[in-house]
Amino acid sequence: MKEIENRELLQDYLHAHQLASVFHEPFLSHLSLYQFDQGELICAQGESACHLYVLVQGKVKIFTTSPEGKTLILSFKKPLEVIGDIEYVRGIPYLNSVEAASTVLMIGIHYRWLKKYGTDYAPLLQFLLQIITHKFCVKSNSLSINLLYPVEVRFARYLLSVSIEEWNPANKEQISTSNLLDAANMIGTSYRHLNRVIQQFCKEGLIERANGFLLIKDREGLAKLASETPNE
Amino acid sequence: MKEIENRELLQDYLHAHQLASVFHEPFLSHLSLYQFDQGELICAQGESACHLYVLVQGKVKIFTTSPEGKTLILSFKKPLEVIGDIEYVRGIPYLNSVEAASTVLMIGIHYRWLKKYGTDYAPLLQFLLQIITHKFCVKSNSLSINLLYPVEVRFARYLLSVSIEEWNPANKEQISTSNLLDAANMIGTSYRHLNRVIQQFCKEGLIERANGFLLIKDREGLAKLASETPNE
DNA sequence: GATAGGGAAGGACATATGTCCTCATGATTT
DNA sequence: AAATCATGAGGACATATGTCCTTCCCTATC
Repeated sequence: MKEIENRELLQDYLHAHQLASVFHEPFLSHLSLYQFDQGELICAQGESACHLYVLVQGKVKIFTTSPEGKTLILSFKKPLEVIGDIEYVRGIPYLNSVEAASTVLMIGIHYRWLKKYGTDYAPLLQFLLQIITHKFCVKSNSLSINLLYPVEVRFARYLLSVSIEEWNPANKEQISTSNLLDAANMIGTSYRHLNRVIQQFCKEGLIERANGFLLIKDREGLAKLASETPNE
Repeated sequence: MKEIENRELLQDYLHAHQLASVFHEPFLSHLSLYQFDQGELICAQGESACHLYVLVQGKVKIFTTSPEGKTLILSFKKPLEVIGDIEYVRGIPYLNSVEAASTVLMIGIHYRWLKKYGTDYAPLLQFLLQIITHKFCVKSNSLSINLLYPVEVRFARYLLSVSIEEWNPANKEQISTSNLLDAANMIGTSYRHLNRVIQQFCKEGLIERANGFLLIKDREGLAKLASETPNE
């Protein structure tokens, strides 16, 4: 992590994400812009939390580790996203670990200033409510789906969501298989089983496997598999 | 549902749960006290939401129904609990269905008044933040556990939590089996499989089955099974 | 070019879980 | 009391998923 001392850039991000009203004047001098390199740990589950981070650039991976050491990836997040919001409200250690999945820029502020200038400041509270309820909805949905549907359906959903994210003219519909372990951890299954499902999808002509990539052949078919399940 | 026209009782509940500062003067005349009978539906998933309810007495069952008609019980809640909070913040239809699991008393208020008098009222916003972050933590925990642990562990946790709730001098450690289907839906498994696990627990001397009840024989053992998993 | 090492894919087997159906038991009706 | 019914428990089998290990291919190193 390193701090980027560039007030102007920080301001740009604040405005780009309509955060100017959320972080009003008293906060401004206590905001910092931080950069994290890919793979760097931003915060670790169980550590005491003292900074609220706003993800303004890049992608982060959120995961939890069980006492036995199993890793469960909860999500990948892109801007606008907030880290440490729930921990701030409840005054608890970090619930999950967060790692930079690309080079990442975050705006950070120490809880002490949030408390001092934000406890009664409605725009900040409303912002937190919006962010947190959104997180809740996503998680709630995710819980239901994971309990109600088999890996097959969950993976179809995963493929669709990832392929849209990674979509760009160059590598359209390609998904690197180097992240398959991530994918498995994300839908709560084993790497082995995920491979089985991939095999099955290939047989059914839904996807194709080619030197390190998954290629989506039949987006419709995948969508149908995942269909019953509303997004978000 | 019927309205209980008893301002005094309503005030009592407000104070009992330290809600006096949350629902300040402008709200008061718009608060109502409602009673729901056991089994009555309080709100239905997908319906448009317009009332915030505060559960002050009794127990409710929160569940979701998948498009195929599968039911997943998300939780049983006791006071103090709020229904419709997330829906209020996000302006969305009810995420889940809520049913009275006993005779239930709720304080209700129409969103219109919350908006009118509460959008900038910090104590209300802070209250919502506390309630919603708590919900989030519970759900987050529940998601991790369900993805990381087998039914056996989940059921052990369920037994412990329910037995504490239902605990009273008369029927200590007894759990009615009439709710086994509920229990199964709660931990996201089938009734059949739950029975298998019960059988196994019996063999291991953890619990005992007796005319319509489950009897916890070895609370320690159950706790050990569920141990790695932090509560809440 | 040969070899070792690493990672990805898949085989074999065990376990967990779901579905459907049968059976027993006790309550209810006739 | 006999017949019927509802309900809970459990058997049989199929499917989903996990674990461990092997195989194969690519690459780095000598």
